[in-house]
Amino acid sequence: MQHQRPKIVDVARLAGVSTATVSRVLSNPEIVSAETRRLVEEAIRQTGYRLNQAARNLRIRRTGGVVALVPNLSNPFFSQILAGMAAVLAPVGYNLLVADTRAEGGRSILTYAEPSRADGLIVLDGTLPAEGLTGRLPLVLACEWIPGIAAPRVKIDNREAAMMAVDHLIGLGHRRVAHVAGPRRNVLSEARLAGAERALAAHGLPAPIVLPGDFSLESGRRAGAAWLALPPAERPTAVFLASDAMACGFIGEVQHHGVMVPRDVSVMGFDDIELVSHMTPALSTIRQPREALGRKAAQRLLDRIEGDDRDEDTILPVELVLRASTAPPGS
Amino acid sequence: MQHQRPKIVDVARLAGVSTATVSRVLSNPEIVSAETRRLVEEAIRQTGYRLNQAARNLRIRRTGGVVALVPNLSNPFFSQILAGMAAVLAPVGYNLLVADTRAEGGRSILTYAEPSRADGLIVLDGTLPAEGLTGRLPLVLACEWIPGIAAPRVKIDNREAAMMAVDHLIGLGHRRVAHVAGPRRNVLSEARLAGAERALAAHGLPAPIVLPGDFSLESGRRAGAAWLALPPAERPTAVFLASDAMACGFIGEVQHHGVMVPRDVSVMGFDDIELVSHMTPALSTIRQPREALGRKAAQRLLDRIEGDDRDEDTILPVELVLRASTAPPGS
DNA sequence: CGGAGTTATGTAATCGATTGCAAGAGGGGG
DNA sequence: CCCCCTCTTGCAATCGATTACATAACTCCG
Repeated sequence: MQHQRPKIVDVARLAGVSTATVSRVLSNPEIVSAETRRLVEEAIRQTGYRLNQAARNLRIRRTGGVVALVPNLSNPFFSQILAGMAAVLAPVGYNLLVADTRAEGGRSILTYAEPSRADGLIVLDGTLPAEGLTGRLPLVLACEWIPGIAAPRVKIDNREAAMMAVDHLIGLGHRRVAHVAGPRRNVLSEARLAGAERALAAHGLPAPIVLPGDFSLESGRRAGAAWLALPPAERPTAVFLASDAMACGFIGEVQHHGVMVPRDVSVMGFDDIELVSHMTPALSTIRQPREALGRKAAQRLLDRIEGDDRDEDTILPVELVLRASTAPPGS
Repeated sequence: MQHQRPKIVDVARLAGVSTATVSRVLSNPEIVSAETRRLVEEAIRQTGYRLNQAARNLRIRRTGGVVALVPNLSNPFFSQILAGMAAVLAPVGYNLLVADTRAEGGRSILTYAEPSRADGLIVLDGTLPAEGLTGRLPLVLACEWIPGIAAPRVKIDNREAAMMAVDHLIGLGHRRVAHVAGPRRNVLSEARLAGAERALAAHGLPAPIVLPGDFSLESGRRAGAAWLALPPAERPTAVFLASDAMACGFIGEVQHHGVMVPRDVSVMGFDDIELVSHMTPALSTIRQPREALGRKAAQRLLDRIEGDDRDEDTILPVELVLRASTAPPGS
């Protein structure tokens, strides 16, 4: 009665060879003679043998896993990035472990940054503390980044992208534009705000009215309420929001109060999440190459794991996507 | 020059105790005398020792990981369920590994179902083949399920929920209602369609016009196009869609063609994803308790891992959420 | 026919923890 | 003073694979 999981010695015994040979068939088949290989493979089939990963990991000192730390799993923006990562990691034998840095039931995020838990780490949350992250595991920062940490970054040029967005609004004739920012002390928020300010300044226009936000739908709705609260004459005729989610919230809120987009206010988002092309009006926005960001980040991590320790950044291009939510003021 | 990672024997040596004692301090502190414990803890601090998970896993035969198999990571519907799972798993020391069953770069999904890779498996994709899944790992099915597989299911009553939705439309006075279904051969699609049919039949109304869909935004848009293609007199005055994503696509498409919701057509979704309460009009829908679904599934899995092998289902209650997208016909 | 070179396989150490068993120390009761 | 019991701690086997090194068999060539 052999109720246990068969192990490598069971296979070896059945095939009449040593465990070393079975192991070779498993991980380096070509160095085993064809006949022996056949024998071993047959024995594997008969016993229903399955490799024990924990044992292998212990021996070869790798875990086969890569951890991605995202600030918010429920944000669809990240899912596609993760899909891009998985697409390059899976074929070379890595599992992608996803952890939400916000929603952690007590255990420190840093337990994920253990060399014995994972072979590499991709961080998508710029607000994590630098200490503890650095010097442990091959590391890549994607989208957001942590100031002062030395690791390859894969990102877009956020300032430039924000300038493109605001330039577009200015080009349509808008003179008073508001910016709904992302969370405070977030590198993305700061870069996008800086870009918006710079574009306006470059055209000799006043600095934007800045409304607070945190990338979430609900904060976009609040920004909409804030906009509505302004005396109509003072309302900016265009609003550039640091995320599409906020743009959705904003549009929803002002539309509920009878405001027409883009007639009464032009709205520009950021990210180009799938949904916004289906809204009414379809949202003008900045497209981030999410899948590509994920792929590239994963590739850089694989490089790092292989020992490549250059720290250079990768900047991916964005695209201005013009749809129906922006138009000349009062049109 | 000790450049290696310290291991348990290094700590033991420094503290002047055996490795057994160090191990006890790590996993069972109370059986070690206070003085020795202090010594060992000090040595751990000095050496910067960190436990090697692979070694522990090998020895105690657990991996500390739980795998969730989702059909589509980019669907925000799932993220919140995953967050619920992580919230119960993390505190008891389990990592949540997320894998997308569609976007897999070659490697079989079943490699995840290895006892040596994970301690348990939560499947959210009802289209996976039953063979291979069963009999390997403690298993729980959530939301969707695989017919003929014996495992606890955590889900809602989809047929009942669909009936609630359609009853509501009928109550508003609609007589011709369409249903945009989910993917073929999907248990959810079938249950929701059955519910819609049943509700109509119960009121002596004709069976719904069924438009094909696959839960995606884009398929909702196509359904919108199909609805528009009907002669106005034959158009159903209400549409019940099997997912909110499709409802967004549907509304976007018909609005682009000048159709007013709910004046010209009432729209009812399913899921209550965060976004739909912010749309214009805000969507009436069926709320699934996503977070709770995730928590419950994780709890059932923990039970299973502990050896509880009851297979009973857990049915969580849904909620009819009435917003602005449904109204009496022609209002 | 002997020795070098090549190929296939086996032996045994190793990865870094956990834990059953045994033994030593100290306390209490008879 | 001896025996038994409890509390700590150490010894050494163990988890299940990988792989450096040794060895055996075979080929090839002068």
